[in-house]
Amino acid sequence: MLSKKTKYALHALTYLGKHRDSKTVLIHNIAEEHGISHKFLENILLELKKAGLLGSKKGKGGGYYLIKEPKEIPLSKVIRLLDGPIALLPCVSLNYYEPCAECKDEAACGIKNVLEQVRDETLKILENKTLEDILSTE
Amino acid sequence: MLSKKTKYALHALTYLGKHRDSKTVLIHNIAEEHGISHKFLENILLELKKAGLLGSKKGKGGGYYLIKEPKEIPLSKVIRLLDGPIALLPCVSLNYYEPCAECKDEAACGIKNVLEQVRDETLKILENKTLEDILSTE
DNA sequence: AATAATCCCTATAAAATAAATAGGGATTAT
DNA sequence: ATAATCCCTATTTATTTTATAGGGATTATT
Repeated sequence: MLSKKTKYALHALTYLGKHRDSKTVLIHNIAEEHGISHKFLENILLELKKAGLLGSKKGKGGGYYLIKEPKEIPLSKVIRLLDGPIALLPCVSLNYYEPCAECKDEAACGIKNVLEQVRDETLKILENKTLEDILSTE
Repeated sequence: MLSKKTKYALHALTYLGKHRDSKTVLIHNIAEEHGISHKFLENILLELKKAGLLGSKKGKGGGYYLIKEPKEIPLSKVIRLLDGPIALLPCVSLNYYEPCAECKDEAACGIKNVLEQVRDETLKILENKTLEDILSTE
């Protein structure tokens, strides 16, 4: 399951995607629209900005805006950013690999072998669905 | 990511799958083999039993054994049992559905629409990989 | 019949993680 | 100068996960 952070990030990105005509959008407006705590959302938008998905403008009249094309923002990217690994176990994670404590020989671990396949197939799905898909069915 | 419960369940099922020739296998043996707390694993095996994957025999000489064919035990089943929903949000879960607080009109929610597709495709993967696949690459 | 081994069940405690809150700093338009 | 806004870090609270504990019921063996 996605964390609330990721869920809110998706809502925010959707909102920003819908308002690409505006120069900037206020955190406040997004938070209000979806009943999210302003301060909580603030942290999330900041992460999205640091990851290069959003731009921002400080000061009066400022706000956030999308700097990527919706089709360039796959679910995989958002999930990894806010929730971490897409793989089902750390030992099969591409971006957050960690060895398994209880595994003597990783190469011979059937669980690992199968979950690697699951990871590859899951990744295909999540890289293939983008913000554009969300916007187009809204 | 899978919880430790689910990970341990997979290890236990794999162990039981490898020892189908024995009548029963002790919790203790599985726990020791994988460095898992005996008592924690006990609860997990009990759940697997209640779900109809395992049989057990009480008393001296007792233990657990697999009562399903490995190919009849898909990952989706184990995950749902120990970790809950496979869907990324409750509003798109088949088995654990709950409406979204912040969603005014679910039918018009692009996130929901896309995540439903993700669910369907993910499910295909997880229903298709079974304990048999784990055992065969071990 | 007694004993030891084992699963069965429920409750509780501890640890880790996620969610939310808080406060002030820096920047900018007016 | 002022008000509005993003920026940053720290802290608190809530929730979930992980682990522990203790005793009950059942069964093979002697």
